[in-house]
Order: sequence, then C-alpha cells, then structure tokens
Amino acid sequence: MARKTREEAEQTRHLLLDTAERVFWEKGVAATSLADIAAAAGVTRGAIYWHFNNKLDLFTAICDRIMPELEEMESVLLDSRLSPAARLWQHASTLFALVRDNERLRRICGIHHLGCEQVGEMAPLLLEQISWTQEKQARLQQVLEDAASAGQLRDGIEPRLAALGLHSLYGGLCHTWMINPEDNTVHQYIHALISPYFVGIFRDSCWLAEPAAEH
Amino acid sequence: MARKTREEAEQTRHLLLDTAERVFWEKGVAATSLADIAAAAGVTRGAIYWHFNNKLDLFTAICDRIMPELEEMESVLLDSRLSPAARLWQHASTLFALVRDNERLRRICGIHHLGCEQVGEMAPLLLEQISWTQEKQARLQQVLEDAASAGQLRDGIEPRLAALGLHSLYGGLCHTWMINPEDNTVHQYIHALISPYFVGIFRDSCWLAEPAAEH
DNA sequence: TAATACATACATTCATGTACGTATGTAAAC
DNA sequence: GTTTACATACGTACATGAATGTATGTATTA
Repeated sequence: MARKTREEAEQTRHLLLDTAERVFWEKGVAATSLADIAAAAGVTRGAIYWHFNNKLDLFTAICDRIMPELEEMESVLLDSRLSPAARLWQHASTLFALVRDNERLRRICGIHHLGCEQVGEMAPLLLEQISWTQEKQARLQQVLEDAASAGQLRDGIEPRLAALGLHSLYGGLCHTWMINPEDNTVHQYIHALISPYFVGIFRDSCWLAEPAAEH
Repeated sequence: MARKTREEAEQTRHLLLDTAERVFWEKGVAATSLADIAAAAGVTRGAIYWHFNNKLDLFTAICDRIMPELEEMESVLLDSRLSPAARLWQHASTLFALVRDNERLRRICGIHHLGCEQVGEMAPLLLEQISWTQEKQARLQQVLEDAASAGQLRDGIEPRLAALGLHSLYGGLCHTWMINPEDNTVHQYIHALISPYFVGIFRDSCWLAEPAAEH
C-alpha cells in the first residue's frame, strides 16, 4: 500500500517474475491473466503494471533472466583444450545437465515448448528465438567446420546439415523431456540418446578422446 | 440465412474446418476467436456453434481429420517386404514427404509446434498427444527390437532408447521446419539429416540394402 | 409439419489499460 | 536534525472492449 524501500521493490519484482514463471508454466501464457499472477503473488495488478508494461513485457523479462546461463553454456564450445568433436560432446552434456539442475531454465524450456504460442501476437518472441537459434546453430556449424579441418568428420558429412541435425535433436529431446518433466529418462540416458548421432558424424570415437588437460 | 441441403451443410462444415485450420495456423489457437473464424469463413458464429460445441471441439475435429494419413504412414513400419532397418528408413522418408506434400498436415504440424498451448485448458489435447506419441514410439521400438533379432543393431544399442532418440529427432526436425515453413532444407536434405542417427544405430548400411521385391 | 441450418440478438463474464489515490522513502534545504 | 518537496511503489476503481454461450427467429427442406 505504501512505498517500500528500493530493495523491497526489487524483491517484489523478483517475486513477480518467479510467480509468473510458475503460473505460465502451469496454465500456459495465453490462458494466464495478469490478475492470476497478481493473486498468486499476493499483490494486485497495480504492482505488475508498475514493474512491467504488459504481459508480453513480463514474459520477455522472464526469458531474459536465463540468458547468462545459456551464454555460459555456449562457452563450452570455445574450450580450446578440447578437440572440436569433444567440445560438441561436452556441450551437449552441459546443456542437458543445465536443464536438469536449473529449475528456472527447465520451466522456461517447458513454457517455450508447450506453454506458449509463438505466432500472431507473440511473433516478436518467435523472431527473437529464430535469430538466437540461428546464431546458436552457426556456432555449432563453426565447431563442426573446425572438426572437418581436423579430419574428425566422416566422409560426406556437411557441417551445416550436421549442425541443423544436432540442433534439432537437442530440441526434440528437450520437447520429449518437457512432456513428462518428472521422467528423467532423457537426462539419465542422454549419452545413449545422442551418441548415435555422434557416431554417424564423427570418425572412430574421437569425441570421447580428449587431449590431456594442461598443468 | 435459411436452411440448406444436407450436402451444403456438410460443405459448410468443411469450410469451417479449413478456415479455422488456416486462421489457427496464422494467429495461434488462443489468439483466435470464434468470431475471427466465422468472419474469415463468411458465416456467423451461429454456424460454428451449430456444427461444433466450442473452440476445443472444433480444434479436435481439425486434428482428427489427419488421422487417416498418419495411420497410413504407420503402415510402412509393417511392410514385411523390407528389413526392420529398411522399414524405419522408409518410414522416415514417408513421414517427411507427407509433411511436405500434404498442406493440411503441414499446417496442423505447425499449429502443434508453434501455434497452440498444450497445458491448462488444452491439457486434454496434450494427453491425447502423449498417448498417441507413446503408441507411435512403441511401434518404433518394436521394429527396433525386430532389427535387434535380425542382428542389424550395433553393439550397445537399446531399442527403447533408440526409439526415443529417433522419435525426438523427427519431432525436432519438424519443429525446425515449421519455424520456417517456406524453407525446404529439412525435407530436401532429410536423408543427410537423419542418416547419421541410422549410422549410429545400425551396422554397416543395412537400412539401405533392401531385399529384392517380390514378383 | 417438423426438423434442420443457420443468422441475430442478448446477457454475462473477463481481461485489459489507465486514472487516481495514498502513504512512505529519500534527498535536499535550512 | 528537522522540515519540505518530490519521487516511488504500489492499491483501488473505473471504463472499455472482447469473447463466450445461449436463446430465439426464420426460411427452407425433407
């Protein structure tokens, strides 16, 4: 009712983000009204409209919160201590471990796959996702090209298509996971699930043979 | 305005299904009102409520329309003239060719991946999809077990996980496709995109070696 | 004549956005 | 160290516009 200290206000903002994330995940974005979120957070819509412009703005803020984790994960692809193939293998492991360990990321993943429409009014969201996806795919492709230079690729493998395939496989596995979030099969057997694709792309088992770590 | 012949009424019903399918695909299911659909079809909501109970009922009817095609596609998995591995390969080709050639199927695929929420109010839809998915995955697994009996699998490949991986790969590729429906990369290079997984699952290239057709 | 295939009209419920109120924190003036 | 003035962080109330479902009208058609 009354003004709160800056710190408390920031706390309210985080509460709204956490609550909205959970309610979006449970009911879907379109099916959730700002009143729903406010009630679940124990505040009124006034608080929401103070911190955010509208529902899309709120949702965007939720998605932006996980960018650091995602970027950090991408850094694995640049680890020069590993061969290109080993980098990709490590990257996939890190990706799914992150989804398992980070509840926030898992929820957002679930919302994107099952809980929101990405056309029409939410189209800007999709556009952002497209550009982000393309960027991520380009990084995979870059690493695969490095692998090609290192002679790690099987004959006839095109880095561009292999990147697209890998990326689609990751997305599909995430989708399968999100349909039954409590079923940990995807993460538990992630190596068995993705290794066939690695077998098909790389020679021998070069993605497992890591050069000796330094020091 | 007035009553029409039974045939014309059936025509109206199909018009509504076609129109709703298109509008759902363009704007998303939740963002589309029944008034939108009626206007696009050149009728009033009265016509919709005559033929369907509500939006969910209409959407269900849309989805049910493609069941025959999907079931027909599954029959490839039972083609006893092919080896298990070859059946799976053929099945994948058929699947993506169908998505390319059948505009209706492609739209519904797009709606499911990008244009509708599958939680909350639409949860029954998800449940149906889950059971259908599990059934489909079980068929893949069955064929993979047949392949195991025929000695076509690489060492260490578990049919259940391979089925889950294949199914996820297909879903992920469809998702990638639907993000840019006009980009035919996924279909055009579908063999290059899925063959790595086949390489990783099966021995040699047994999925390409088809036993001679009969007669 | 009775059921059909809609169109029309109405009632109700939400969800949104905004305008306004209000009490407190915060910083500067003195 | 008060006091003053303003910004902040909401709560409240309202106005508006959908969207839905249903009830009813109506012209055919079987």
